Amino acid sequence: MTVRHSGGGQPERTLALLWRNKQAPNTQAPNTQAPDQQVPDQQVRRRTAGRRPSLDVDGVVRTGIQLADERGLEAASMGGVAKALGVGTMTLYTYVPSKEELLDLMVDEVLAERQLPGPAEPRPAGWRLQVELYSEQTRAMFQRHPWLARVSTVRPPVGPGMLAGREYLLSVLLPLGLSPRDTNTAALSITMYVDSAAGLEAENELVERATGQSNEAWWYDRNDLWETYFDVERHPAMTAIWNANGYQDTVRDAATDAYRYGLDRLLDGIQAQTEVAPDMP
Amino acid sequence: MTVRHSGGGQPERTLALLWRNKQAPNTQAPNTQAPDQQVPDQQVRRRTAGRRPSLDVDGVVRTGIQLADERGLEAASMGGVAKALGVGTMTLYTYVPSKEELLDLMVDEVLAERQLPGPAEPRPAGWRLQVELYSEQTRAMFQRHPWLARVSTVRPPVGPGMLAGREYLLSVLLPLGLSPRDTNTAALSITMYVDSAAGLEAENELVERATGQSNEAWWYDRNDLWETYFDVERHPAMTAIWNANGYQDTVRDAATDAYRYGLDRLLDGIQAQTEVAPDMP
DNA sequence: CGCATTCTCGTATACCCTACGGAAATAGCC
DNA sequence: GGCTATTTCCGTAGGGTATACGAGAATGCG
Repeated sequence: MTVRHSGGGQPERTLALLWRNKQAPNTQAPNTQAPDQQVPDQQVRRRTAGRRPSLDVDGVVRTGIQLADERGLEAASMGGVAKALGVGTMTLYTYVPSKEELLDLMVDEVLAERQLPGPAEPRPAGWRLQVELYSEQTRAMFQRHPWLARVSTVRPPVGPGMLAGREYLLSVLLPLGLSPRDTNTAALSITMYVDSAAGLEAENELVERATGQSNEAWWYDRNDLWETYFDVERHPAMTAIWNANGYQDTVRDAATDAYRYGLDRLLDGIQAQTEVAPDMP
Repeated sequence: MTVRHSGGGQPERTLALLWRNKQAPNTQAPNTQAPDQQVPDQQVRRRTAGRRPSLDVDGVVRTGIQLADERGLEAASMGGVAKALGVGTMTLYTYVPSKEELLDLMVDEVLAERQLPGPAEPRPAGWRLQVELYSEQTRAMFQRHPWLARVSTVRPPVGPGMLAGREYLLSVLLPLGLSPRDTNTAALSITMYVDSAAGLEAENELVERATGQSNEAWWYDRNDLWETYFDVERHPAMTAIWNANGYQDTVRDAATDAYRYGLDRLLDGIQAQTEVAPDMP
C-alpha cells in the first residue's frame, strides 16, 4: 500500500517547510535582534525584489489534502493540485521541492489535526482512557483522510504533528513505571497497532469508494469459492466457526470488533507488566 | 502505500486462476466420467486447435515474484515481466486478465509458501508457540518478499495460500474455548498485528534498498530537527526517554523489539480471557 | 530606466496500463 | 495438400504520472 519516500534531497529545506510557522523558541530567542539573518534563505524570505508569489505553501498543502479527501490520493497529483489552484503544473515546484515533500507536508498537517492534550493540559483520568483518546483521535483522522492508509509510515515527516503524537503517547505511558526502554517499546507497539488497524478500516472505505462495490457484494461475487473450491476437510476450523455462526455479518463489523478487541487485549497485557491500578495515573 | 485491488471483472476467472492446480475434491468427485466438460472454458483448456502457448500462468507469476523480489514491485510491471520472459507486453494478457489479477496471483503464491501444519499434521506444543510459528513464518515471508508490504490486504486473493493461513490461526485459537465470535475476532486481531508489524519491518528494508540510505543516515541528515526545531518544553516525555537512554540504537532494533513486545502482550491479554494454561493445547 | 531577482509554466522525456485488431501458428478434416 | 476454426502473439495508440530545462513575465530598488 503505498507511496514514495521522504526525499534525500535537501533535508534542511524539508524541515523548514514542515515547521514553517511554528518555529521553536530556542531559534528565536538567541538572536531576535537580526530577524532577517536567522534562517537565511528558506523560512522568512526577503520580500525585496522579484515577482510576487500567487500562492503559498499552506494553500498548496490544503488543496492537496482536500483533493485527496474528495477524490482519492491519485487526484492529488502535481497536475491535479495545480489545476485546482488555477496555475500551471510547474508552478508548484516553486513552493514545494517535489511530490514527496508535498505528501510529507500533507501528512504532517493531518497528523497535527488530532486533538491531543499537550504537557500541562487536562486529559482523561487513567492511562487506558488516555490511550483510548489517542486511538479515537487517530481513527477519526483516518476516517477523515482515508488516503493516509496508502502512505508509508516508516520515515514519517518529522514535523510538529508527528512529534505531538509521539510525545502524547509517551507521556501517557511514562507514569506506568516501566523501564525507559520498555516505555518506548510499548508506545511503538501501540502506535503500530492503532495506526494499522485504523488504516485497515480506512482502506476498506477507500476500496469501496474506488470500486463502487460494497465488501458484501464483493464476497457475494466470490460465492464459487465455497461451492467449487473450498475443501471442508482441509479447513475444519473455518468450517466450525462458520457453523457456529462465528463470522460477523459485515466485513466492517469484523474489522471494528477486531480493532477494539485487539487494543483491549494489548492494553491488558501492558497493564499486567505494571503494578499500577487501571484508574491510577 | 499501496496498490490496486481485486478486479470486479470476472471473479470466476480469477478464482479459477488462483486455484488452478489445486482443485478441491468435491469438484472432481461428482463427475470424473466427463473430465472435459467439468470446468468448461477456463481451467483445463481443450488442447485441440490453435497456436501453442509459449508460456504458462505459473511462469508468469513466478517471474513477477522474482522481479519484485530483486528490483522492487515497480519492476514487476506488465512490460517488465514480459521483457523478462522475452515476449511482447500484450502477450501476458493471454494468461492473466490484468495487472490486478497478476498481483493477486503473486500474493497468494507467496502466502502459500509459509510452512504451516495442516489439520492432522504435527505442530508445536501449546497455542502460544503455535502462534509464534505463524508469526515467524509470516515474518520470514515478508523478509523474502518485502514488496508485500506495499500490497493492500483488504480484499485479499481468496486462494489456497490465504485460506491456509486463516485456517491455521483459527485452528490454533479454537481450543482456547473462547466464544466462536471471539475466536474469530482474536484471530483477526493477531493477523492484523503480525501482518502489519512484519510489513513495517519489510518496508524499512524496502526503503533502505530504494534510497540507498540507511535509516541511521536518514536520521543523521535530520539533526537540525533537534538543534533547531525541537522544543524541550513541549516534549518533556520524549526528552525524558532520551535522557534515560530509552531509545534503541537503530530503528530496526526498535521495530523488532516493538514487534516481539507487542505480540507477547497481545497474547498475554488473550490468554487472560481464557482459563487454559499456556502450555495446554 | 535598467537590472537583479523571483515567480510562471510550455515542452520534452520516460515511464505506466490496456483496448483494439491484424498477423502467425496449429489441429483436424476433406 | 490445402481449408478453416481456433488460439496465441503483439504493434500501435491513447491517456495517465513526475520533473529537468529554459524562456518569458513581473517586481522593487538604485
